[in-house]
Amino acid sequence: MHDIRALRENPELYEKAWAAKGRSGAAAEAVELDAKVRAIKTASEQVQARRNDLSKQIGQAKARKDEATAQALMAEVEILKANQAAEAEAERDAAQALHDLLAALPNIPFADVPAGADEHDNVEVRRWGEPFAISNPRDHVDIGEGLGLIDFEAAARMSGARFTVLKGELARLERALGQFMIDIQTQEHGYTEVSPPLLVNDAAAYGTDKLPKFAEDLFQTTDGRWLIPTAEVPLTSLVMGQIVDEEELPMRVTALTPCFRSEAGASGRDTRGMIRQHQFYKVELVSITTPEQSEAEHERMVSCAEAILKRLELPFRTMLLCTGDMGFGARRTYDLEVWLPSQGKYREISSCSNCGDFQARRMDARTKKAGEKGTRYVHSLNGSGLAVGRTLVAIMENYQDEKGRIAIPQALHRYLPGLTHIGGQG
RNA sequence: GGAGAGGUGGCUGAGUGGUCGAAAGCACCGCACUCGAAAUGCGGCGUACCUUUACGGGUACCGUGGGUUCGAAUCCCACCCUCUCCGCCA
Repeated sequence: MHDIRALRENPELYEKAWAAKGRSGAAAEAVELDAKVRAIKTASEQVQARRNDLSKQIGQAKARKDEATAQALMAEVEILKANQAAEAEAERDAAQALHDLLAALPNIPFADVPAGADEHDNVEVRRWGEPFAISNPRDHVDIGEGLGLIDFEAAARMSGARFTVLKGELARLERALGQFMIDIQTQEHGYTEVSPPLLVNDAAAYGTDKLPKFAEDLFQTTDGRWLIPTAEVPLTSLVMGQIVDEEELPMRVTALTPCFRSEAGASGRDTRGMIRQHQFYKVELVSITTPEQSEAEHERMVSCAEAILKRLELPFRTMLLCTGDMGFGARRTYDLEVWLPSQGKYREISSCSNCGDFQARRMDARTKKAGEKGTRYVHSLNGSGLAVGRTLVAIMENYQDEKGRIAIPQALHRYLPGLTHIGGQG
């Protein structure tokens, strides 16, 4: 949610950001609605003050058995009430309109985020590793099906498109990857492991800016809950409605969970293989910080995600997203892109965003210094550390050999004792 | 799913229609006392929003949302959550 005061004081800043996202005029609209809401509110509060005063007088009159005065006062209240109903409705409508407008408007990128329309304008920050020399690389579908360890047809029969069945050592590799990632994040990077609900209510989805705008991207249960599209939702919601002691910040939490996405707007994209699925595992990193800490924490978080790819010795590059490619809630986003030999290009495997106080305002998550008055909204950050399914794809493709086998990266050996290759040893 | 109990300020906890934003205690802050501290005494001490140059004034909030009433923490309805017992269940 946006700070309406900041918007009021600096509408040009908001107008610029929203115009770039095709919402030209939204800032002026919000300012106008806000003025209207406050005008009605001020007027109606004055009427209510008068009414409260009259009611008090009625009580006093009744106490001294002065029925005549009480009746006269009650008649006066009746007149006020008649006008109040319409006023109240006008105020509700205006406030609702303002809220609905603001709830559907994206966060404002930091001033130094590169302007741009789409992914072509993203800026490469750094690159790690050299793409392996693989002649005629096969993609993970061919490799997996060739080994008999991946079965998209069975998945389609029982669930439909965009689902995968993994078997045997490939299923085991996926599981090992999740363990490996979360162990690194907890044991080496100081994140606290959380096992959160995978179904959440409207408030949690709204607070993490998945609602109201992106409901169609989510799966909903018959009782009205939502399947989490990422553990960002439950992890960030840990502080929903809370006032956290400033000493406890930064708060770093992580979870390995399945993620569920309807991929409503992605028909036709990445239809082959397990790049884009309705369900996938991901290790998510979430940090809750003070306003002062968030930028440094963001850099740290990106390095925590990068560490996984380095350990797995997978070539990647780190991209600073331009304004046009950033998500709804972010002020700054870095994507990690891993090299996929079959596609001959880098593909997103992690996205790390600093949301500033955007989500905190939506979920009323604040922080307070011990012994001091007053609260401030926290900052929230989230990042993948990493997407397990896509990492599996990256390993399959980057570690394939000419015999159709997949070598196991050194870092995973302790998670897969005795297994050096999938598809035949040595 | 059934039966019952309950949700009040940072915490404990009183409050069943009017002067209650809410007693009291604890915690916290200030002052006094003290060489200092403890103890004691006095005072202060919720949040959000509107309004005002300022001082201040006002509105809302006692789980959430409705309703009754001139007036609701208090009465009514629905929902949510917690606890106890029963049932079911991995």
